[in-house]
Amino acid sequence: MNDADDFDLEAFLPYRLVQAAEAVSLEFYRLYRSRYAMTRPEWRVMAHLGQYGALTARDICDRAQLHKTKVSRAVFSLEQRKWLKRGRDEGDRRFEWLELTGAGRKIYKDLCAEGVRHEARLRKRLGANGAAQLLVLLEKLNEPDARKPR
Amino acid sequence: MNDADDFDLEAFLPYRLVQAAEAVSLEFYRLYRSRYAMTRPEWRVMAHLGQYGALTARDICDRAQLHKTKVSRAVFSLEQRKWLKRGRDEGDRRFEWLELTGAGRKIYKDLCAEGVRHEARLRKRLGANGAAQLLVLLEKLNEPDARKPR
DNA sequence: TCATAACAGTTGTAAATGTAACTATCAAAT
DNA sequence: ATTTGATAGTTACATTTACAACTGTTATGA
Repeated sequence: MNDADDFDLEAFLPYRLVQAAEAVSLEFYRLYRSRYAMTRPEWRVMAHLGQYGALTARDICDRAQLHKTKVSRAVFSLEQRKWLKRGRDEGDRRFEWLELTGAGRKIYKDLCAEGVRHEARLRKRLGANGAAQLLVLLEKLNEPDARKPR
Repeated sequence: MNDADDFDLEAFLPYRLVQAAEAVSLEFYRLYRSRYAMTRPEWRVMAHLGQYGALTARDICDRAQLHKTKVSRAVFSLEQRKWLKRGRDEGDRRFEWLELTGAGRKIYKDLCAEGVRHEARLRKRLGANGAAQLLVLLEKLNEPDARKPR
């Protein structure tokens, strides 16, 4: 009769996605939190620096979809623990180049290994082509809707 | 050579899932936040009461995967706005039965209608069977790993 | 029946977060 | 050159959250 009848919470995509994401990332979060007392933004910053080498805070904001205040605080904390070092860009002194230290890289590698293991468990749950299919579908979700012409 | 080389952040399922979930739920979140000044836990509580009728806070914790303090505070806030009413169970006075008021149900229906629209946009992005496939895959992700025999 | 434990829900407090305002640097345009 | 506006990153403050401790109620079992 009305719209509420068409609404099925159990099949509501935003809800299911948030639930699945939470469940799946929680396992990994617990690991790096208990082993290295690392927060989610801190791990994301480390992961990006580990994967892509030196980046500016701005780069990380864009790539990791993290707000600049989160990045700023994560960088501060990681720097204090000497897992990351920063240096001004001499050409444009607004920029800071961020890079993992040796200690930071060591931790990054350890967490990569755990990440690979975690991923393997997830792929097993998803079956043969499941993971690949899932990545394709998630990619499509991020595609914006067709824009109206201007 | 080492594990870090096997780790591909762009294809890391927990990361991709969190990104997609955040992107997809943000659009809907902005809507109910701007229209009704509702937080995420508040909407979840309303959605569950709207879908399933009277529930206890405990039921909502279990079904919505929300911590009891979030539910407690959401219920308090919704009750103040008269969108929800609660009553003690006379059989077991520890329980409180929660239910939407008429005003609450009206808001719930409005948001259902928006949810249906939002879902339609997402399904369009996912293509013909995409949404169904995605739900199946997310379901599999939530399945626990095989347990070791005891 | 009385102690103990389990349970539903709340509250206190510290940490994390969002938002806006801020500092410092650089680019563009007069 | 100097004003204006943009950019990179930080800080301040209010809100939200997490975690543990708490109140009140019921179940269990000696």
